[in-house]
Amino acid sequence: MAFRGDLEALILAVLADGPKHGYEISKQIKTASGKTLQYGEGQLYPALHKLEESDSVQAFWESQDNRPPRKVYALTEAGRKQLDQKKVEWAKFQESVTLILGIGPLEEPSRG
Amino acid sequence: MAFRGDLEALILAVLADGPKHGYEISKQIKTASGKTLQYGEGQLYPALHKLEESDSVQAFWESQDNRPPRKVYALTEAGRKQLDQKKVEWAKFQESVTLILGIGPLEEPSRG
DNA sequence: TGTACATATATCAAATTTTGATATATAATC
DNA sequence: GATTATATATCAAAATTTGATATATGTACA
Repeated sequence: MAFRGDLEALILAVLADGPKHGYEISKQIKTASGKTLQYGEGQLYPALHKLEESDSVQAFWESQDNRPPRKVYALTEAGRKQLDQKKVEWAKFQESVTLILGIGPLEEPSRG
Repeated sequence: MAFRGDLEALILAVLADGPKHGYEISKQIKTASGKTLQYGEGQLYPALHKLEESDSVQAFWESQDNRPPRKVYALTEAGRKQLDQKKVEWAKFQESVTLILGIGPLEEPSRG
């Protein structure tokens, strides 16, 4: 049990910077977070497929010479809206956890 | 898939304010977070038992007139240290997610 | 030559966690 | 009479996560 990020939200946020393929998305999350946030392929690819199925992202294959082909994902308009929603959720979540975890005595809801 | 808090950390934080019983802990998390953070009994009690087993909290029964007895939990010294550690984890996690989610273009880790 | 790591996507079984219901019991409220 | 609040606890079913496996090529190191 530990704090866990919303992988979908993180993917959408990374894609807001421009289209990217899965492996790159995962590297960027890992690098940008200083390895605090890391996801295995078993989590990354299903999450990507789910976002594709729900039309939050659009995917296309890109072939390369002497390297495996890449599946590049681009944010859709629906994905952009979903990202906005996720940001609101994160703000609320962050505020709540910080309140409970961060600061000393809590207000008491009619104890007795 | 959504953002998920570390219930152990939240319990320890609430107990830093003083000993409390399970039902009260859960109410306090719910109330303090404006219902953003909510945990069912199926999560709360196992988490409490696990913390008790690992000596992060100490528990004792408190009987009441005309009401079910309460199991009151108090933070131990080990629990206090664990809470400090959890706070560090939270700070890192929060920073990382905010960086990726919150702000626009990310720095690129040697893309190509 | 062998080993390991980086690039790249994908699936799957096993382990873990979460959800939601059930059980038990009393008091107050509607 | 029904629901809600107080209070702890367990359990089956559902969902998710972990870690391995599969496939394929290039580069770096000893």
